[in-house]
Amino acid sequence: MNPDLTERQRRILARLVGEYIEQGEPISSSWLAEHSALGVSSATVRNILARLEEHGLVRQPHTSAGRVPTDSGYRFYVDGLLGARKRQRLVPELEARLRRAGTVSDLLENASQELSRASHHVGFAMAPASQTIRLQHIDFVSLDGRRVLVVVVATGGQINHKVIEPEEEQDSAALHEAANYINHEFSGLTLHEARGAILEQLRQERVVYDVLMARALRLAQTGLEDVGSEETLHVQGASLLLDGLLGELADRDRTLDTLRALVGMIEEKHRLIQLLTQYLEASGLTVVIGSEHSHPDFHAFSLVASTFQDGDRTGTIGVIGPTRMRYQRAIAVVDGMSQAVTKALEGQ
Amino acid sequence: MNPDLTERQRRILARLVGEYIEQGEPISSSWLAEHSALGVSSATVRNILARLEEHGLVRQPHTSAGRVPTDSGYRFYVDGLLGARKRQRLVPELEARLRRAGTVSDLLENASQELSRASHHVGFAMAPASQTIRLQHIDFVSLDGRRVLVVVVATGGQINHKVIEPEEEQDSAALHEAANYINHEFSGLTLHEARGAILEQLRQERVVYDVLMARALRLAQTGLEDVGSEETLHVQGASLLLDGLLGELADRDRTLDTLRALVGMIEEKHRLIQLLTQYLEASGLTVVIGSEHSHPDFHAFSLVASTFQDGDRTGTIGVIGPTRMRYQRAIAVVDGMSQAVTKALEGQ
DNA sequence: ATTAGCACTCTGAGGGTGCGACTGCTAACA
DNA sequence: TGTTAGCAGTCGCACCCTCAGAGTGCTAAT
Repeated sequence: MNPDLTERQRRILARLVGEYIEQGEPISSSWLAEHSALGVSSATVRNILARLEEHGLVRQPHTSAGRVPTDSGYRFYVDGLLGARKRQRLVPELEARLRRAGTVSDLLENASQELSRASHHVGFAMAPASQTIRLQHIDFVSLDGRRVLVVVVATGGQINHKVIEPEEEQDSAALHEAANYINHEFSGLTLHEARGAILEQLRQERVVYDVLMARALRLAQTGLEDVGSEETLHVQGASLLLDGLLGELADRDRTLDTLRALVGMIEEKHRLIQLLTQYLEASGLTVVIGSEHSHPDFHAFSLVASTFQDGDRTGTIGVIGPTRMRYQRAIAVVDGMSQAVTKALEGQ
Repeated sequence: MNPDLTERQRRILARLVGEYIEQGEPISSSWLAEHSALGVSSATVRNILARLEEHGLVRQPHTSAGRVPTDSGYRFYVDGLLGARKRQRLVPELEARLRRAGTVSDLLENASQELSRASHHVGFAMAPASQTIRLQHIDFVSLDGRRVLVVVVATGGQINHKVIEPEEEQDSAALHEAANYINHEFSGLTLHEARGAILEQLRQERVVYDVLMARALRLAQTGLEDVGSEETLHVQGASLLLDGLLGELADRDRTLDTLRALVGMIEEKHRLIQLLTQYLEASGLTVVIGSEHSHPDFHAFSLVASTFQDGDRTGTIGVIGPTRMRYQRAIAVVDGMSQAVTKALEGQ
């Protein structure tokens, strides 16, 4: 990306972005001349900055101000960071801490919490739906009236439950038997396979003669509908979003709107899930900066995400913060955490 | 409360508070003189306002501004509203809608959603811990290694699950038998009673000879620890809190801090639960206004809450918004909803 | 007790000024 | 040809002043 920059231009840009991220104020040519270790005067730096501005990498908030990175400028900076990523030393420690979690859900909750804490931004962790999640155990519990509670336990300690209302009334013993039958016949299959197999059996003629079996199959069919199709998303640190406001209170109208949109997204997780799913395909670490987002509500924010593996399932973890984010730190944290999560899941 | 006000003073105050809630701007003496239907001049109103100010019911943001209610002023207004509460007509409709929910958890989720939508503030619904929640069904599922997933179904479709790691390894069949035994012996008891009974049995001598039973009891003991002690809280509409900001952007330093505190609370629900539990004792509808809150973070917000009954359990629903809130509407919504929730739960 | 009238206070918008921060450009220089 | 010192120019911002408008408190008359 942007290979048509001289070495000197690169160095000035990197220094500018790095410093702006720290200070949050426009960087002047004289400051860069003093601190860039290039031994050139501010006038020279001004020339360089003019070129960078032509390339759309930096801009001036107003005529007599220093330069500020554009989203493209951040992109350049981040690409530089991604190229020279460091060894992660804290992975084993993180992994050990994550390993204490009982279910996958607990583990991801911890991970998102840790991401938020370490990055000072919003941390999230998503265990995506998977065709390959397996049915481990099913249970039917009679509630009052005809209503039946279905509890589905899937691999990784993932639990779903829902209430169904079958045609006929079911007593406890019958439900128990039905669960036994289903567990015996279908556990170990993926949810997808199990649904298929159940439909298949229902179509066979034997069902007509075996009332018990028919009942079990129908319960299971209703009970397994939809289960496992929703991703689960853990989000932590939403209150930290407000800190971004303090800094950027200048153009508050736009910021406040996007902020509200973001808080809304965090509340209604399914919208956020939809958005994150886009980036799942990109393997490894992904950084999406401001206007690179397809959704306008995200133009004021950046996303640092990475995938993790749980057997053949792929999930996503990451961090959401303002475009003026400490990318270096965020990338290190997300990278380390994704490795730690993958390893912790291997052990389970 | 404040019975030492003349009728005229009351009417002026009520008009002032009502109008300020609508407009959000200080109310002048001349406006009140024109709209209070008392047939007095603005000078007279000014005298009255001076008295009200002595009582601490209204205040002036600055010398040449109109009056604004203080928290005490809101209190007076709200007490008036509470005295003359209206019949609720929409209860049956709400009730019917709530009844469609499967579990109690779903129902409360719907209720909090509806509260937020109708009041335009943050809506919440809390099913508190209870000594009287009953064990309906327990299940042990073997995960990899020694780890065992315990699923506890309690009355009202409330589900808890946790992973435990017993001393000895357990195979599937043994777990199954253990669950059967526990279900047979202890289901129907409250969680509290069940825990007691299990401890009692463990102390008896028979246990020494009956390995199966001992195992079952130990699993259940570990599995039931803590279960049902946490309240569950549903919160909806956090993004609406930001709207309060737009209006009160003036004293943004304080507001922003409290806002952050509030968003944090909504994220870390246990802190909010702690706070709400205080108000549980107050039977019926409770309104807590700004500085009446014991926690300073809440001084900028008001709470309208009411309890509902689920058999002998008591839960709380309500609304959180700025002190300048449409109390009339909020009270009606919360009142109606609490009745609807109680009725919907009776039907289950 | 009420009210008209008036002096007073305070806010907030509008406008002018000067300072400081940077830049872009130019001309001299290596 | 690239670099730099110097300088003029631009802009934001803090500051000051002013003035109209809004609303009050007080007083004297009814």
